[in-house]
Amino acid sequence: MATPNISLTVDAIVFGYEPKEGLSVLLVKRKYPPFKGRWAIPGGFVKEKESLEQAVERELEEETGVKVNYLEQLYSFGNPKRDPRSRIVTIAYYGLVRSSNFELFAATDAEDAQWFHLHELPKLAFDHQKILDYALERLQNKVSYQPIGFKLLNEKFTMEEIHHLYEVIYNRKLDRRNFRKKFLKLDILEELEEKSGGGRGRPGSYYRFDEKKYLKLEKEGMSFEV
Amino acid sequence: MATPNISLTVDAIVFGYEPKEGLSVLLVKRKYPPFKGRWAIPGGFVKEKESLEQAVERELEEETGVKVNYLEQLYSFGNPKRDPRSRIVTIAYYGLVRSSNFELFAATDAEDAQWFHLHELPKLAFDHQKILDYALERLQNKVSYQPIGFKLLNEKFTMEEIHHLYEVIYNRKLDRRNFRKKFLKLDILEELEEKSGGGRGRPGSYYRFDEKKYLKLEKEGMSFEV
DNA sequence: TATATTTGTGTATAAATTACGCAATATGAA
DNA sequence: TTCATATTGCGTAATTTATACACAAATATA
Repeated sequence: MATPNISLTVDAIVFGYEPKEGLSVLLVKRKYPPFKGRWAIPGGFVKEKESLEQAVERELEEETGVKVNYLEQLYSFGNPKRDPRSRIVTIAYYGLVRSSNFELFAATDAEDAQWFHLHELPKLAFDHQKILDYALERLQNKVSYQPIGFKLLNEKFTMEEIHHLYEVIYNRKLDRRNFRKKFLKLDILEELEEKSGGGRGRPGSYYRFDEKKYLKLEKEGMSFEV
Repeated sequence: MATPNISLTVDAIVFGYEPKEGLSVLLVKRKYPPFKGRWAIPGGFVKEKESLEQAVERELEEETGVKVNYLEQLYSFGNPKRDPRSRIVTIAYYGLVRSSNFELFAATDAEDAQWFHLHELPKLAFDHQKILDYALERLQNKVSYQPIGFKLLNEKFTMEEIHHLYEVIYNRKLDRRNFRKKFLKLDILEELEEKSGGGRGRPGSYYRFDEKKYLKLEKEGMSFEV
């Protein structure tokens, strides 16, 4: 037998976050059958000379204009019947984008690519709902032992923002005071002079994730746990 | 552009365990270039109509005669230069086999497929060492929050056996008495009448993993943690 | 029968988690 | 200005979990 006729694609679940909106997911509307008109997660065929990550970033750029701030391989889906046309195996990734990059869709019509609230999703094409479920589960696990939550926030953020982010990701309440203590004890945040003015009560400090310090502590065997 | 010429393979790191030997890995000797004569992890091309898991099990059967007791997708490796011939993306799995299935190589010459002690490995072909490192890391993490360790043991096992298994996987000492208490408190082991005779000191009970009970407790929100 | 060896049980101490009280600092309305 | 309200920041008691280790029970062997 010659090499079997199997095609390889990459797909990406891209998560975005806004304090008021919660978690959102980036979707594209399909222009051609199968599933024409349905919403799907962005992705496409891998080119022969590009890496898998390059393929994901290229497809995201082409289809949505979004640049991710974090990208991680999720799982490969290879059920022979997952695409009604032919055998297509997809390597799924998930990505995170900053609030500030949230709005831009330079490359396409707003019609074709859109953010959806995580809990108000349309019916998706192919096995994309399954991939999304898998991605959310991974995100929930991963933020608990790797400091990737920051990738969904701006460079500067308040305790309230990151606390709320974790509540939204876990989908449950976390005691504000204990969360704060636990997070600060990790000793990977740099407290800034600036305070969050404008709000109702007492202003809180802005913080920045100190990646260098984190990497140093990680090497020394410290473990991030939230 | 037509569909790019990318081939898809599956590869599998297969772990075995024996109390005296510790962890072992199943390797095959390559018959053709590149890397002719080198040891490699078993694997091969995915057929058009088979699932990825079927492909892994078929290749394992063909190349080594081994049937795994547990199989889990690990990661997909797609660096464009990982194979010197052409673009080959591989979806790597890892598998676990019972001690009792450990010895059989029905399908091939003993020359072609062999178990190697984890810490006495030959130099491997392609990026297979990287895949192996990844698999070991995954195994170490996974046994701590999913009851898959049993898949490396016989149906019946003593406390000493599973304790030693965890020490070998983690590569560090664990207090025997605390390990026992923690494990029994999970309430997923069935204690059998039979005792382990023949040894030196006081005989210990045999246990069996009660999968039904585990699945029930898991549904109720219990979490396995060792 | 004595000794060595291994299993099984218990317990004291330390560390981490959880629940929650309250002062400090701001806004906005009376 | 003063008071009510909102939010941050700090602390502490109670509970749970983890760790270290003592010792009795059961067996093989010298």
